[in-house]
Amino acid sequence: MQENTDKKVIVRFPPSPTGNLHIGTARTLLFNFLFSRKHSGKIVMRSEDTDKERSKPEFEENILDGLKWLGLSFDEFSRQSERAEIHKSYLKKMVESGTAYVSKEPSKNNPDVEVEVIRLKNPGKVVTFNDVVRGDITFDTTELSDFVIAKNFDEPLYHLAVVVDDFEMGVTHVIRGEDHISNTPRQILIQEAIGAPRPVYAHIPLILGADRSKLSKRHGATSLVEYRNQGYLPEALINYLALLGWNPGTDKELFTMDELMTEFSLEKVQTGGAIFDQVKLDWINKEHMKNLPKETVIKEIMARLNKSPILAQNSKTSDPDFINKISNIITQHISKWGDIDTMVEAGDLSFFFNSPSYSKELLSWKGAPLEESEAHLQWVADALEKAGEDKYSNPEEIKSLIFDYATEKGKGNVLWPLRVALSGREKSPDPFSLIYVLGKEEAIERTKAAVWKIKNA
RNA sequence: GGCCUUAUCGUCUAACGGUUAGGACGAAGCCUUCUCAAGGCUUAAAUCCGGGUUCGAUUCCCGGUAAGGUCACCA
Repeated sequence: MQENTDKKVIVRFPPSPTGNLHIGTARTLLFNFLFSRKHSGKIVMRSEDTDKERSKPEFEENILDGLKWLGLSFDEFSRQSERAEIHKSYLKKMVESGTAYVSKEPSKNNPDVEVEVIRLKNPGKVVTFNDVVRGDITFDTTELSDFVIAKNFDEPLYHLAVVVDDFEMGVTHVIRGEDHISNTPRQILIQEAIGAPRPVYAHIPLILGADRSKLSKRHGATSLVEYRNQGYLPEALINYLALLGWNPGTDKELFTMDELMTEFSLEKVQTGGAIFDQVKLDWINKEHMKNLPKETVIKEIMARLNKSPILAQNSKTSDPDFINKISNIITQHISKWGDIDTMVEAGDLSFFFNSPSYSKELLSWKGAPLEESEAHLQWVADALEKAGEDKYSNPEEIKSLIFDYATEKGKGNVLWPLRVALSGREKSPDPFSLIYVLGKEEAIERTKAAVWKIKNA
């Protein structure tokens, strides 16, 4: 169970550019990142694009973008496809030394065609390797038989390319998903064939969907970009992903990247798979949002509001002072930026930007006669008229203007119709906050409009 | 099916072989409150089953069971 700290730690980021950055891949890379940074090691990023059919430059770009967004930096970059000459030289050496051989056989894809593939000469032995998170794991490799390691000298397959590259790059720790456990004995066989040392292995548990199977598209969002588009914070995603399969051994759950880098250790990595729980992610995201500087919050809210076809025309959405006034109200109601879209679509923010429309019956508190509401609203309108501009500098001041009256007449009797007059909705922020946000003029106008509505409509 | 791995509240998890089995999310209830949210408090909720070893097993061993992974000329 050594972590091998006597020589420089080198880990790798080996994503395959055959799809957008998967949330599970991101978590594996995060563990590599944390382990490496903790031990002042090096990270080699290697785009594993040996599958010419499925690898696409746009996927590689997506992966790189995602890593950058998450803050998972690396020290070297390479593409496996550009190392074909190196793989070829190893294949040649193996064939020459007899640890591999060229085999003529019918093509798997097209049985009518005969092709040459390169197979490993399997010595057929029992292999035991130590896994940092699971202990010793033993396989009988005879059942693997002489498996194919390359289509030909110019087209190496995954296992060969990985082993050669890890060796050439001096990788000391292979930290990867549990789904690679059964690949490990093959790779050890190749290592032994080329005389490469065995790295330290750590197989981390898989991220599962709600049905406990490997997280896949049918479980919902699996690409990092989807979470990014939903408005999750990268630091929150990092925090949540770190906790999926790892824990610090304390009750602490909220972490910054710096804290994770110092506290992470492979010994605390879990053995069992963990279900991805978006509800908990939401909570962590909300917690991280609380730490955001005000300017960032304003900027994010403005961006979301301006993207909405419903509000984009409204000049208030680009007014930083106005957005500042409503930012606290909004952040209380959301756990990620994308929730703003939902609120806009549900009309939960419309009253900030446009005069409300509502039926006058809503102005009645618990069935009280509308005439009562009218009287209270008239009183408030007068009080608001009389108050100086300085009273509108914060909700508390406004509250002090109205609260005694409301207490005397019954808070619901006064505050409910007032709030409806201002928002037009059954549910909304409190009337004092609304008046503060709307400003003196608009607040009075809406209150009077409600009075007029009761009288005339 | 073969091989490999795993198993504590619904979920993420803690617990030198000795704890009233702890925390967090979520849920429920209460408080606050004109409504919603936020906030505060409280409650419910778990050691897969069966054998051993031991004075004593969540913990160690064995066997079941269940779940997952993997069995490519993909990675």
